[in-house]
Amino acid sequence: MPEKNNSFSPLPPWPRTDYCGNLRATDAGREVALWGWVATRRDHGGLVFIDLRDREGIVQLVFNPAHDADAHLVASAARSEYYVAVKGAVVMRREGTVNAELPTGEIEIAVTAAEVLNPSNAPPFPIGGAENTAEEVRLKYRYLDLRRDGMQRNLRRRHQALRGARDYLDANGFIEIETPILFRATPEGARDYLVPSRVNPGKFYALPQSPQLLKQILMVGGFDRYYQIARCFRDEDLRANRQPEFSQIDIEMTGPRPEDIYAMAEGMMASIYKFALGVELARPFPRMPYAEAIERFGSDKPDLRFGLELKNLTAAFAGTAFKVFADVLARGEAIYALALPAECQLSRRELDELIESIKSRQGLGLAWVKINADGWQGPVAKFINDDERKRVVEAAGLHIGDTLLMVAGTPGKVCPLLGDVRLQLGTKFNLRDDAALKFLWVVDFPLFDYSDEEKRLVSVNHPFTAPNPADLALLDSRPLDARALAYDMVLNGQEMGGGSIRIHNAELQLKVFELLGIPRDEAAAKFGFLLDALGYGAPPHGGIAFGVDRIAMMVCGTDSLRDVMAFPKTQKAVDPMSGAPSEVDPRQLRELSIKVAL
RNA sequence: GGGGUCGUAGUUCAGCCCGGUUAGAACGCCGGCCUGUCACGUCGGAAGUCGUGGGUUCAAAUCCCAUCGGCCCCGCCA
Repeated sequence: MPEKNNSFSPLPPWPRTDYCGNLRATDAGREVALWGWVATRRDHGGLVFIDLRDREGIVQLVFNPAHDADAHLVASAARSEYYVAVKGAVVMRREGTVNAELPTGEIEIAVTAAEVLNPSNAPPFPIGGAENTAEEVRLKYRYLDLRRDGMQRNLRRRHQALRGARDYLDANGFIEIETPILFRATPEGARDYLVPSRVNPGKFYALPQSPQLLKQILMVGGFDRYYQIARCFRDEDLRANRQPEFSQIDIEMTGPRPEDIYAMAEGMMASIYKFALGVELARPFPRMPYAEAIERFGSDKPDLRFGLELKNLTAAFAGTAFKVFADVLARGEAIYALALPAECQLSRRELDELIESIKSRQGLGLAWVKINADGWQGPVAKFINDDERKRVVEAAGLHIGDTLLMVAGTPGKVCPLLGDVRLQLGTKFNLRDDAALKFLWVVDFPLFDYSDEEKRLVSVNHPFTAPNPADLALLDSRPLDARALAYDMVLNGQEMGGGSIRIHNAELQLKVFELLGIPRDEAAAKFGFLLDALGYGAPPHGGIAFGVDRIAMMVCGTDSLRDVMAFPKTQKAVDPMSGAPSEVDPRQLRELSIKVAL
């Protein structure tokens, strides 16, 4: 029998023949050799049972002292999460001892040799049990957390999703090219992660927020079709679906029309769902202009799994005597509403809370009326005359029992607000079809938005987005009305990806910079390499980028990015396992010519 | 930067409103017994900076203030 394992040989005592979780009745009679962790041990004093776990699942080992006394001793001494190697025969379980809960439940391993390759401290939380351990603890001992079924399944499904993407892109002539992680800081966009340059004291690299400029330059460089699973970095506050470090499937092609991008991206998404879940997606995905998405759903990423669309009641209230609405209309603003059906009843208290939450956010008011069989009820019902009621019923498609929630103000504020209320109500009344996969292209984004804070135009997408050629003339007169050749892919109310056709002409690019308030010299200093590149026969080009982590969340059916990343960070951007970020040796700082001022 | 919520054995929680024994339970852990279990059973045992600091009080896990940390959200994230 094996000599006592106190030498901790780095080599296993025998090769593995199978994964535990793969063994079946058809393997009965085979001699197998397994490695794995002790999931549970059931010690009967004589007989010992151990459930051995590896990445494929669990199989029951039986240690019979009459069969092999040494192996039985090893089993008696083994504890949870010991890593052990065993040899034995696959045998059918005897009548009445089959475990229908386990895929391997028809068989067991009659162990003839066993060795502990490495013992384990008592695990700080159960690996096999319920998943209700505090996330802080799970992240600190992530290597144990990763052994759990859920994480094993999620990361493997993520792998399959990426395989689906790569398979499709490769088959369609896209070339995978890596771009630098050490890049340069550029204005616009998120806060950069900076990396000091030792050999250039006082100068810094920035980690890329995305490979946007580099992929454009790859088009100028003649690669025609490029993709990359690119790591991106943004130093902004975290959310359940936002980590400082994340991955994109980054794609760029030469000469596409938006339709070409849609078809390619739909094909890729179909391949992802096929590889990850074996699901066939219905294509093509529907499309909706940005303006319509805002008007109907109050969002540029509408969740189409339920209705409850916004209703425009501006016309219905034209000429109203109700002063609040009349004032709003006099300013040329609008009135929008949600018509909550009879089966979704809000209590008076819930209505009051809704009004409060709206006031606290935008300073807007919410007026509600209930459409009862014997008339309208609510604080403002008496201000609405019969003519208006008739028009409102028609415009909002009201039925008896409905509750009408109305908000008045500028459409730019009212619609997003009602869009949020719509989502809240959708959750509250469980209106969503959970099984649905509602893909959607949101198209015709505006090119610019006006930033009240910065008192200037800002890009809705990014400064390299091409204007819709039909709207070129608007750039000088009414830039805010100009549409972009930009598009987002939305799934169930989540933005999965977005992209645009790019500007490939240096003059037009300079003009857009100018509209954004970036003077020529600054543009030359910060984007000179791009402008230069555009000057050398740059072909028209465009592309799209997808959030890998969000795709993984969707195919894994989880609400948290941390469930689909091996080593995520907490909301404070900390890694509880390694302790990053950490202080560094003063010598390192000196080398970098950095002084820390706290 | 702001709002909400949570923090008590290794883990998951109760206790906190309404201050007053030795701070409990389950799982896990340690030891004994056990040859068909699979959440094995059974007998016994160890295990706590009640996040931290301050305050009120004769007395604080419990009340007050501050602070740190986890999670959710707003701002922010082209």
